Amino acid sequence: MANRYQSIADDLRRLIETGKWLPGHRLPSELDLATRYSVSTPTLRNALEVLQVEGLVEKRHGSGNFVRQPQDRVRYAIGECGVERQASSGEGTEVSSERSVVAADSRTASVLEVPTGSALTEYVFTSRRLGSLRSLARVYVPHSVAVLGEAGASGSPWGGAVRDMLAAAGVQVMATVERVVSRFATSNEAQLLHIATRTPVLAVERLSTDANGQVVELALLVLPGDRAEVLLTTRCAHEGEVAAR
Amino acid sequence: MANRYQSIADDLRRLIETGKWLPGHRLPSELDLATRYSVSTPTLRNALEVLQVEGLVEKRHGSGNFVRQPQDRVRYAIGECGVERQASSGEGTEVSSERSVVAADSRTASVLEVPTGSALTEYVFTSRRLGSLRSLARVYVPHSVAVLGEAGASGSPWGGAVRDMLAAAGVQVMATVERVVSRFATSNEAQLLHIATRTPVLAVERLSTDANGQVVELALLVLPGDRAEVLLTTRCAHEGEVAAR
DNA sequence: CAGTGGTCTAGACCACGAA
DNA sequence: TCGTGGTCTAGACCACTGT
Repeated sequence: MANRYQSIADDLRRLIETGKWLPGHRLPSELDLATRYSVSTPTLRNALEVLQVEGLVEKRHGSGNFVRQPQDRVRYAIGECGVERQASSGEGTEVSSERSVVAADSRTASVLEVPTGSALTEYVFTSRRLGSLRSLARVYVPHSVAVLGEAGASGSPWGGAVRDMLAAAGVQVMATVERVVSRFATSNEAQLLHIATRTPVLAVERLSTDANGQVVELALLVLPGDRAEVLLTTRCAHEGEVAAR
Repeated sequence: MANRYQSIADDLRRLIETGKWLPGHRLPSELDLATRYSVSTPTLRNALEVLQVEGLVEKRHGSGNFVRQPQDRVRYAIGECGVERQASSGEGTEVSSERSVVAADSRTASVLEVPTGSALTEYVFTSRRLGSLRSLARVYVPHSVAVLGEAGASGSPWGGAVRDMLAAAGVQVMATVERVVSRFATSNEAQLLHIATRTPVLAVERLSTDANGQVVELALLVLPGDRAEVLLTTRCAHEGEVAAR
């Protein structure tokens, strides 16, 4: 608590939350703020990093730090039994996809339970809003399961189109396991998503299996931690089964 | 990519993943490593921060950096329709809980849809393994919903005991919404969880409602990002409903 | 081009842990 | 006590953005 950067972050946060600085407002430069608070630039940057991770401030290299629009988060939503997987990221979200055929590397191969080097269809879905890339999803389907065609340039940014194509090809997804961890963006992802390295991201690894337990789809989602959230909605249709432990 | 700390992190990661440094091994001191790589200490610390967030390295203030045991993650698991919420964090995990009555602050009050200052039962669940605190869960139940007693000192670290007590009190949880975001630990949480400030955590906000749509429980879970994951398993019992979009 | 953030240096002092 | 990580300084140079 006695950290210098924490108290500076608290002060700046108050300015934003009380509306002294409105969304879209450009903050004074880091050098200005550093002299104003009588600290060195690294210390001030630590304070700004706190606000950035909280999603209150957005850094734009070369142009400044800006107050973020609230409620401006990409949402990876999962409804009951995984039926609805949708992006409720508001209007103006464009999704694009690219399809290619790649060979399975050792890690992907072991997860998909196919030999290393097997042919996979890879889809890369990106969503952008107001020009900036907001999410990245890489979806892999082994050729041994199905050889699929192009995904449309619209629809879910999370690769739902691939599931539609799997269904059309007669492959039934029966179970899905999703693993969410927090980590830093790789330099590759940072470049694509246009975020700083050493920025936390929410990484979702989604594994879909069919009735035989065979893995039919692997999806790797990367959501910038400061502008994304994972939302799970579960409804208990039957009564008396709320036996959470 | 050309970052100095990234390449150092890559080098150290290779040493760990190839087994040159085994789990539990203490790394050379940061000063040693800095001189070895001919960088300043802050730069070396950036490299270590990358590995820390990846869960490969564990920092212990005053004693050093250590290679982490793999697969040593606390798991917040959600089964179908939220029935199974369990900690699969392996053996040796102890859970303790504290109960108190607090007044709702403005934020909690608005989420729980009760007046500010209303009486709430607060449970604080902590889990520890091998002596170190691993997770923190704060669960709030308005007195207008139910006035509950002590939670046992065992069971789920995620406050499942509270749901059991709610059920025993005749309160049926019908729907649960869980929101997962990545943020830094607050200084308070950092102190409790014994982690550095500016460490990413997975924060889960769980909101349970009854048949009338009334909020009956608010749970705030804090999981250290480097040693936790959220796991969702969804099974589609009926066929032909895999219409993910 | 000027101004901004991104990275880095070569130290300093403090807080913590173990002996 | 001594070595460790945690924080901080007062700069420097590079990369990016907009004019």
